[in-house]
Amino acid sequence: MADVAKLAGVAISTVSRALANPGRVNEKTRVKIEAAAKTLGYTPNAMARNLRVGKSNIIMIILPGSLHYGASQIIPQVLQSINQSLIQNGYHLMIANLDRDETSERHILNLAFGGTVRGAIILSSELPEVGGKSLADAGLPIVSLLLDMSGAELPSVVTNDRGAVKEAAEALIALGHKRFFYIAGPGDNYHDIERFGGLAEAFEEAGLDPNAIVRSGGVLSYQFGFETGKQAVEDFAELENRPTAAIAASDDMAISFMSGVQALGVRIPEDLSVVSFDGSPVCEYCHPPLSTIEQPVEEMGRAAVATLLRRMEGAGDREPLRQTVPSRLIRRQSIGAPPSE
Amino acid sequence: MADVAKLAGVAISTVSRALANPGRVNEKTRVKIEAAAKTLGYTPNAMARNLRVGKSNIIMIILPGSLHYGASQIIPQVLQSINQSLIQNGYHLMIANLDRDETSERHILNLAFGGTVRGAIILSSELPEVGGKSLADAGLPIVSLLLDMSGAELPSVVTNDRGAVKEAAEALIALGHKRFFYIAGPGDNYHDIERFGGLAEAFEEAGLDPNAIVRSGGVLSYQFGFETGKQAVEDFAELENRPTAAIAASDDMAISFMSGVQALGVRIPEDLSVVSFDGSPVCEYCHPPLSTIEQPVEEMGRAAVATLLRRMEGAGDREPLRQTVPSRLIRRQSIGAPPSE
DNA sequence: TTGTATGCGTTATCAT
DNA sequence: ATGATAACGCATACAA
Repeated sequence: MADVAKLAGVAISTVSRALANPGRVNEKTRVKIEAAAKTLGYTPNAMARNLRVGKSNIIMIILPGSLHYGASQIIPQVLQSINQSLIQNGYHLMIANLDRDETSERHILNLAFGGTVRGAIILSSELPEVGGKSLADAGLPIVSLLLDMSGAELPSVVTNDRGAVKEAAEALIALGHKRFFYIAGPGDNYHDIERFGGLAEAFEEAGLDPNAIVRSGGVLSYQFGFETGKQAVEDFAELENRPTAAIAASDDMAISFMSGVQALGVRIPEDLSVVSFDGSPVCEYCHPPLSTIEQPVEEMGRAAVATLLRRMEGAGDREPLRQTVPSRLIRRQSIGAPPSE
Repeated sequence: MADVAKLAGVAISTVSRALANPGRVNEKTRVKIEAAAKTLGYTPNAMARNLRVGKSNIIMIILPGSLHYGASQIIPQVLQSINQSLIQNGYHLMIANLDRDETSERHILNLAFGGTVRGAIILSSELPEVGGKSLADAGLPIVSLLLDMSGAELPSVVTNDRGAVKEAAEALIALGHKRFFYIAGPGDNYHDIERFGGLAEAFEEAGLDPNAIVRSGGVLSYQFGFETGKQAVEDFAELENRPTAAIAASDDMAISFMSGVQALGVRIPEDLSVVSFDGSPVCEYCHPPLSTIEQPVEEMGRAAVATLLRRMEGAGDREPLRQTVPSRLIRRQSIGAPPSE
């Protein structure tokens, strides 16, 4: 910067203003300074600037466990959407992986308490914490995405897990289905509680017997969806009076489940209708094309960034803590009427 | 830091040493200082530190276009692997998207020239450049991943695209296949040149007529693999003397292709064998289970980080510019003998 | 509108 | 082994 100032024949502070705060400097000198900066190939040092203003322009996204599931693209799609929104606003995205071990949690806390990041978007239900120090104490704006953490005072951007599954279940019930098979994610997980809850509500409102819902899974995390689906095949095979409709908590589960039950001779949709959650693009090319509830991942990513930016500016305190962006059911050939008795 | 020093009864510089460079301080005072730091909940400011030492501990990964393809998980898997390796070595990962517009390129150059990042891993064949300033001039260690850029003096970590496809083709030729259908990615792309080259080599060495290879695709980028596969279905349907084996440059292409030709009544593998490239987990649950060439993404990610770290330390100059990690063919039911004439 | 001077929170140099 | 102090590159308060 000193070199630029010398070449332009002005003081360092004028260069600083011209580059960081144009408008507060005479147009003529600004042009002169920018020319000097260009010929010298000068780029301001971001770390010095951030140190001085006491703020970073880096946002971190905290991802639980794996970045990749079986065939689902929701994590990468969310990453893409968030990164794009951030860049448009002059911010950058850093990845933080929350593997639930002390090393990774400590790394995240260092990023927060050490001032590297300015805000965080979290996709986990638990905030990193080590040695009594929690991310919540870092004084960092945090937004929860996909999971509703509004109960913990965290602004949350979610989809209507419950309502969307309920709608799908209602559509199946309207076709005549009365016995359901539900393939679950980890039982204590927000998503699973909501999604199963949607199915249960649809049953109740239709006056159906809730005992006619057979649950499978409930053990493995979402990133092991294929395994969950394979185990569900075994559970399904043992049933006496087989359900005629299956709802899976993720596309991965449904994909391996379909493959497995078809090998058993079950026809889809003639014997069994299948619907799942996520909206993975590959569902269109499944055999048969798989009906799925598409999550508005891009929109949710944008909304999360917008909320975070507002919080970072000190605004947004009087907004509702939870924003819901609706999912929609994509009907494909995996859905049909139940077989006649 | 001043507070910690006061509480511990030592000078600021001693605190700095104790925390950043233990071993260069008396054990007893170190313990005292760490206790003080803990009670105060002190975390060193990363930006001040980086400014002072003139180095950041952030690495950026430059991704071309989309972060998500159809069903392939290679980008997220690579991200995961790289992030994990970096964290183990005390570095952090920042995402940079190269959308080939000036805004995104300028962002990347600012990250590099502004000192925000210390090194870069790039998954694109073109280095960002704007206004005559190129990433190559930033004095930043760069490693190319997946693409062989050793010709441009960039250390590269790649897989044996050519050899792996050649092996797969040889296996098909050994089964009796003589007429092939090749579904291509963008024609000027390194991957496609290599992969198609592998098929051509196998043909040549087997003494088969290279005119018996029908090419489709070659237009859309890899992220539109499903579309490429769908268009390939149309091309395939028009053929007089249909090939008995298809090789696709990506799993996405093969997945939509299989779905489409099956709708036309083509049986796999009885009428047509199919193999593709990527090793997406979902291939196992395709109909029929899809043979695919699995890329060693995790290993490549680790290797890229290791190479980058060596370059950052000024070492690695005398290493070979290209590292190759082999892919392997996973044989599944989509491969069979050709129909008898 | 521009220049001067100070400090952001560290680490490194030098002296003790 | 430790302490005092300068400097990293920038933005801003204040003066001109």
